[in-house]
Amino acid sequence: MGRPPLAERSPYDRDRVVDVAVKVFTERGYDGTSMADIARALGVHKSSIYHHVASKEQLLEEAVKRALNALHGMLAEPGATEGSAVERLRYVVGRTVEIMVRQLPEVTVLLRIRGNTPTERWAIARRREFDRAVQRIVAAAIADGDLRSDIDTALVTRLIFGMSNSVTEWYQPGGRLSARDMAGAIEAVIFEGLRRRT
Amino acid sequence: MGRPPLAERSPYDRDRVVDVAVKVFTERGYDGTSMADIARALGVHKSSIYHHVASKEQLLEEAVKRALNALHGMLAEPGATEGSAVERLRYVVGRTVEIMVRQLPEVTVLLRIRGNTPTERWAIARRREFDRAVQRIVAAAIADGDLRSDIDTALVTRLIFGMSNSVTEWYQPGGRLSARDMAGAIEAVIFEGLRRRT
DNA sequence: GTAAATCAACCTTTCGATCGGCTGGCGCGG
DNA sequence: CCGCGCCAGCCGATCGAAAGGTTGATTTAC
Repeated sequence: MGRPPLAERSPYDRDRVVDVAVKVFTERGYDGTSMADIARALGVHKSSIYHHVASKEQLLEEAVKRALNALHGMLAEPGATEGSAVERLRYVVGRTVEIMVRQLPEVTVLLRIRGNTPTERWAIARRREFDRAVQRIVAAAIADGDLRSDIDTALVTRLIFGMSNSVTEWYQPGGRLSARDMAGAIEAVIFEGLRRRT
Repeated sequence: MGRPPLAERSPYDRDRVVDVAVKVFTERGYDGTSMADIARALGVHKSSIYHHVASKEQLLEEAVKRALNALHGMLAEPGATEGSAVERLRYVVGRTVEIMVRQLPEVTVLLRIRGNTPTERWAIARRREFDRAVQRIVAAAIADGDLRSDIDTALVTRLIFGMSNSVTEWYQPGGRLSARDMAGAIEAVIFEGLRRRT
């Protein structure tokens, strides 16, 4: 009658609960996900989730913090702070794709939040900081004469992220494409374009 | 005591209700939007909405149909069916941006759908048809030797849409950028890339 | 015994949706 | 050109279901 021994059940800790919750968020959307959905995915009763986190919103908070920490941390790496602006930009784009692949669900959730709750608004604000930091690199690269100057800096930044962030909408972890392949392709298209060089 | 004369109230019809609902969907997300939210935006009681539509999901259906009709209709235009593959691709990209700007909220809602309801799954299926049609054009352009051949056809298509679809995430109708400016910039980056031509 | 992890039952609020009734403009018969 | 019935449009109250969350008991490991 008793439940199986603990060693076989491998009980959840907070991080593993968040792991599962984030994945469900990416499938159903945050607002479209109920605590019952998460409980089902965990194979656990709804109330058990509250032993690990205080609220549904806290699950979201943990998720976006993971993504934001990874992205902001990357901006502090030598490759993003040293060298010419174009080189830094190329590094940031490549590393962004790597981070998206490694932490796909977390970044996906981050990119989809709408600002309905305080946590979401905070995350959006921190995401804007990231965008602005990259925009400064873009501006420097244009000033250096390494990037075309006929398009607005902000627009260029948005197009770069538009392309690279789209990874979260179609990348499948088990697929043929490696993170390095994709990063290479994205860098190539962004900098060289699709037209065949003659 | 009586309500104001009808002429001053300009009563809603189904289309105008959908107009408002779609806009709220883009702000809060479909699942994050309650019928009460829509009613508030309409300045009308919640129950009054059901005089115009049968359900919340029908509001979504009307929205995505608008977007899908516009996009699929565009694929039938001469510019998308006649001429070389690269020319057709360029036309499709430019017109897609135009449609996104003209019907921003509808397309935004379409692009954010997660597949939680039958209507959403139907819309996703029709969107896939659109993607495949464009992918055929991309494949033809590569075969013609007009686009670089070192990147997978499907990946190229996704990157193109990744960049152009990102318009829905940052474009503001009142902004400085015209649809034509943006379409031009996006085409330029996609085909020529960001690197300064020497 | 104590703390971690879970369950089962229950709470309150909010959700989408329904119902019956009210009102004012319009079409139609006389 | 008058009057009256119809109906589009809306309101307020209400419904059952589902939402997020709480509580207290139970089991296992240490």
